[in-house]
Formats: sequence, structure tokens, C-alpha cells
Amino acid sequence: MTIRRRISESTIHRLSLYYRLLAALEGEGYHTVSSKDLAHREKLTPAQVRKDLSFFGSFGTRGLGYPTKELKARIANILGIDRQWNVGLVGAGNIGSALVSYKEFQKQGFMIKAIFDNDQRKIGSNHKGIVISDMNDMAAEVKKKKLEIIVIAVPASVAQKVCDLAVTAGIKAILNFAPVNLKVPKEVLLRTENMAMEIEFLSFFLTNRLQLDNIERT
Amino acid sequence: MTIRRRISESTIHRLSLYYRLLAALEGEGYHTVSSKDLAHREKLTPAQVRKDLSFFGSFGTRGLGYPTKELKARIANILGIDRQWNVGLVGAGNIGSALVSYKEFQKQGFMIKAIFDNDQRKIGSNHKGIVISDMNDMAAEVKKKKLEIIVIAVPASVAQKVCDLAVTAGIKAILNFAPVNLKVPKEVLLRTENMAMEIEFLSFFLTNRLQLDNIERT
DNA sequence: TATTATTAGTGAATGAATTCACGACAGACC
DNA sequence: GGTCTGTCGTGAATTCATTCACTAATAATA
Repeated sequence: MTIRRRISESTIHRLSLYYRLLAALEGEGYHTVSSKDLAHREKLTPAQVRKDLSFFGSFGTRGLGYPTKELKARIANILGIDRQWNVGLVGAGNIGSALVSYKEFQKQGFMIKAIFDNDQRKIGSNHKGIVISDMNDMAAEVKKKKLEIIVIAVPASVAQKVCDLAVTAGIKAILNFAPVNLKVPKEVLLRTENMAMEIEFLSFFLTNRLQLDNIERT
Repeated sequence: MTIRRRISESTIHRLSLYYRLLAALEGEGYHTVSSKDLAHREKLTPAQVRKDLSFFGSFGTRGLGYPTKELKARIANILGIDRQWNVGLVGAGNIGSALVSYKEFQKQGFMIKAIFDNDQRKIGSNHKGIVISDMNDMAAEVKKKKLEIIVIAVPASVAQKVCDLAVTAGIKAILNFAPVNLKVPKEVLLRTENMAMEIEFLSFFLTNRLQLDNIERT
């Protein structure tokens, strides 16, 4: 099915949530699940769940709900996680190492097939079964290993350089963990994940003694 | 200043962006900066920048712009990062280790003062200058070290247990890296960071051959 | 000092996302 | 089959966020 309307970022994130929830519910033996069930577990409204799903087709049965397994498979298909993705990781430091061991990536089909670094002492060594390559050989490795997504986990100071290497190598999607704003051509997807921003978000609410759902109005 | 209107999540995230940008601009020697400058570097509109800031007061000079240093300080104050926060980290595994070394946390004043684990082999050992405590001693440690924020970096299967321990210990803000939906009382702030969801977001756009063009940054 | 060029601040307009509310079905039960 | 209950799918209404467009204020300049 083709996507007709503009899908909001929130909708896509919620699909990820639904996917995880459906996986859990499937494990618990539920064959069908209603929008109410899904909403309740995620603190959303049933209408929102139905609206989100409706952008992609209609999968439910009136009076009954959605078939757990089929809906999960359909969402996996929409998100593109019903296949494997070859991922290259740049930066064999702390965050890089954590990501290599991060089960959730593999579980969703994101397979780290190459690791790059610029530290000569690390290059050539074996890291969880993957030999670390020189980041300057990125173009060749991307081609050889058919890498489709690059994850940047290097210090902020070298992130743009790494990013440029990835773009030159023909990469079309980059997930960046360096706390810096990268410049990419418009045809390249870039997502920057700044963990400090998340903790600042908590700090804001603590500081202003607000509750997330209970802010004074005019 | 009291906050009168509801501040959107996006606005708070953008404040974090402005803060980083102002720090950079200050370093580059800019004494003043206009909403246009800020907007341009972050791919936002000047109106959005002004509106965001206007929720918290008026800091600018018409005809000139905002004083870089003062605005940065003011945003730091709004976000609550003009002070130090005592942070406890639970989970001395891969992600936990990465977070301990994550400079951006310290730079913003989030100081990891305690590390917890449930692995007897790790408890008592020294990890970057911090002795690892038994997670069952959390309540005592929270009190002793005046911990205000808990970061959860344990496997999904034990995350809820850890979360409950933190809540019992009186913690009011939790940053969760486990890929699971935690239950907390409504007075406790919870922010869940799921790295897999970010890569799924890229996967969605790659799969559907859409461009991120107009997707808002948050 | 007067004039022009900028730019903040903000109510109003627009646009986007969420929620409401209702019609259409499907299943269960008699 | 008929009736009742539950739930989807969706246009309409509402709420929320962003952008527009204008005013007020200041800086720069002559």
C-alpha cells in the first residue's frame, strides 16, 4: 500500500511502540487486541491508535479488534524491520561498544556488519567477532559489505568528518550519537540522538516543579 | 518567572538546541545573535525562535538581537543546567559504562555520583572512580549521596524492578534506556530513550522512499 | 537630531495533530 | 433470524503548535 498522507513523526514513533507491545501481547497469548488495549498500555487514546493505523490501511475486525500476529507483521513491514539492514558503526569507543552489544538492534534486524575507527591500535583488532577497519576505507567497506545505514559514535570533534566520509561512500541514512549538528545533503536521512537533551528535559521539569501532564494554564 | 502557558515538549527540546548553539556562537566571538541567526543554523524559522523564548520572558533588544552570553545563561537557568545534579546510574554493563564516560552529561552538570548493579562480582569494584553499590542498597545511597535523578541502563527484564526501587527510594526523575515501558506513580517523571526506535525511524523512511525534508527536529 | 534599517515581541491566522462521535459491521446469544 | 454488545474506521470538531504580519523599540547613519 502506498502512503497517501503526510505521516507525522509521532505516528511513526508510535508504530514502534505498538510493534513492541504487540510482540509482548503475542507472547502473552493474545490472538486479538483492541485499540483500547493498545492505548491503555501506552497511555494513549483508542482513537489515536485507530487513526495511526488507518493511515496504512484497515487491519481490524469490527467488534473484535486486531489480529495480534498479523498486525505486528504489518507494522514490521511498514517500518521496514521485516528484513535485515546492514549497519556500519563508526567509533569503537564506549558508546560504540555499547551499541555493538545492544540486543535490541539485532532483534529488529539491524546487523552491525562493520566497525570503523581511526585509532591505529584498534584497527585490525577483533571486536565481538568483527574486525575493526580504518575509517578511511569506509567507501570500499560500504560497497563490499553492502552497508545501508551508518551509526556515528565518535567524539563531536570528528563527527562531521565521519559524516562526510559516509555521504561520500553513498550512505543514505545516518544515526548520529555525537552531540553536534551535522550537515548532510538533503537526500541523506539524518537522525541525531542526543542523550544529554533527554536528561535536560527531566531537569527542566524538576527545576520548574511541573508535572508532565499538569502545567498551569493562563 | 512563573510559567503560565503550557510549554510544549518541542519547545523544551529546542531550548536545548539553542543552548548548544549559543555556546558555539559565544566561542566564535559573537556578542549578540538574532532570531534569524539562531533559526538559520537549526533549520527553524525566526518566528519560532522568538515564540519559544517569549514563553519565558523577553531577553532581546529590538534592532539588535539577543545578547549571546546572557541568553545562554538564561536558557541554562530555565533548563536547570546552571547547577549540578546528582545522578545515580543503575547497570554497570555496556550502556552504563558508556554513560559514565559520556562527557556531555558532566559538561551539563549531570554528575554520576553512584553506580548500582546486582552482579556480586561487580559490586564493590571501582568503576572510573566510583565504587559500585548493590542495587538493593539504593534507598540508603540515594539519601546519603542526595541523588536526584536515576538513569536505568539494565536489561529490559529487570528494568521495572530497578524502577520500583528508585521510586521507593524517593527519586522523582528517571531516565530509562531499557527498551520497555515502565510504570511509575504520576508524580515521578519518566523519560524512556529507545535507541532502536531511532534507527527504526530511519528504516521507515528508507523503506518508503520518503525524504525527511520537512520533518520537524525535536 | 532626524531618518532609515533592523529586529524583538506578540495577537491573529493558519496548519497540524488529536480527540470526538457516530455509522457500519462482526460476533455472541437467545 | 433478531437483538445486543463491542469495536473499527473515519469525517468533523477541537485542541495544540507554528507561522504570519504588524507594532514598538533600538541601533546605525547621515
